[in-house]
Amino acid sequence: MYTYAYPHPAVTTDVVVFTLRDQELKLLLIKRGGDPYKGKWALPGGFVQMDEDLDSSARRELAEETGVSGVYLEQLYTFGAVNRDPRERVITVAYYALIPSDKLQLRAATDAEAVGWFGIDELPRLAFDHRDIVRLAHQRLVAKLDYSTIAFQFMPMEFTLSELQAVYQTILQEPVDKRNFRKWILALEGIEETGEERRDGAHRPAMLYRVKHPNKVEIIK
Amino acid sequence: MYTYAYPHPAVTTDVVVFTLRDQELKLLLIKRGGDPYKGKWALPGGFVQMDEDLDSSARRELAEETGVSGVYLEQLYTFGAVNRDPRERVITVAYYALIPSDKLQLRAATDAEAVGWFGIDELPRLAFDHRDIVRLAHQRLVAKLDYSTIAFQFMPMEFTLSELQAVYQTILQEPVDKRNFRKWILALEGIEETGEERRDGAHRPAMLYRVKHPNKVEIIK
DNA sequence: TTGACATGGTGTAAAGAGTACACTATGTTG
DNA sequence: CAACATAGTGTACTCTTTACACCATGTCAA
Repeated sequence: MYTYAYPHPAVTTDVVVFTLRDQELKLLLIKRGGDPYKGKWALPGGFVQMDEDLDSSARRELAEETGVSGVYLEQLYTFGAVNRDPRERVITVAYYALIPSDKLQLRAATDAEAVGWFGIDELPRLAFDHRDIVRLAHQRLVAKLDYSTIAFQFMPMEFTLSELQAVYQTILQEPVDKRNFRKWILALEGIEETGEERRDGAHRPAMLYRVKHPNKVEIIK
Repeated sequence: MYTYAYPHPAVTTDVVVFTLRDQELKLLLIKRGGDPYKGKWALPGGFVQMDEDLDSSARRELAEETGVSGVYLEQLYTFGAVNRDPRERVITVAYYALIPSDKLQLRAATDAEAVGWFGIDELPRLAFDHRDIVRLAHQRLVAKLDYSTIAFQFMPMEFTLSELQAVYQTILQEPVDKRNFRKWILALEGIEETGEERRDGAHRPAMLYRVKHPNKVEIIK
């Protein structure tokens, strides 16, 4: 038992995990095994341990649910409405993470929990205020496409310009002009040719590119 | 006494309170009366009550220290390094607030606390990780000048274009071209002429303007 | 072997946004 | 009424963004 002279809220981290699959922006949800909201889908997350800081907590949750580490993770916003959790006062520090499609490999669902990927436009009803968290994360992601190199975080080691363009189109949900896109993206100088090309299907092979600094997200302009 | 099955961190809100005075960007600091960091300057802030949400907590702290309410307040970032407070685990949700110079009127310092305004470039050593919080808030403010109408939050009911320009120059710490500034700021359509003019000193009087929607900060472009 | 197919790759012109820059207007005060 | 101080105004140039269409090059099937 832990006792305090004043009441303390519980603090959790929740993570909005984005990935791209089948030309769709998807996010990871977990079906809750216990009350409250038993059986409802929710964001992965959990209580912050006393010996870990907030980023570490989010990273740990992420690793536990997806098995991935070393991916892009950014603090989003802190949600603290008084009654957002019916059990006790819970304040959650929300994060969002981007996972390149090739790193994707869900853990075998451990306890009786179900885990699933859902298209951003096909979300089920979510527990708590998680719908708000998702909305904000999505907004932030879309905004950051424009003024940062965050989209590179979705790319595998090697990729073609068409694939990169498809990433932008999928997230923005609108077509992008091919020539202007290439001019723009190359001018950023964030990617470089590998020298290799990829041949697949009955058509001209595509040059392969790689991200110059895969661990940095730069602010543009 | 309050007891829990698992340890809970304490949660506070801290507020970086900005204002403009004497052509300088200033912020409000409080001299700590007790340990830890007794006698050191720190951001106003305090523990989140169990019956108030995070914004309310920040707003309450702000009102208690400055007597102002109804000003612009935005969540900045949540700081949760394990040892940022030597007493116990304390996670702080940082906010920043902008106060128009005319609303400024410090409360009479209540308890033996000293309260003061400091130029952003003349800050004393701060308690905890408050220096980091201030740095981030300042960054955010400067960034938002460019892509939002946040600067209007510093303006009194009526003001001249020269005064508004001075606000930008003070925060950016660089001169702004008068003609381009006027063209730009008017094109935003966020302000309108009052029809009055202000005469002061031995020179041509200036048109007065007001903010059209004083309670909205719009994202530009 | 060759033609159909599918995707890759490329440039230019026009519009719009941003920047640099200097003089006249109009009030007050001595 | 002249000196002064700040208010107010426009244009030309550069840079950025946008719109837009055709040739290149590989595979595969007839």
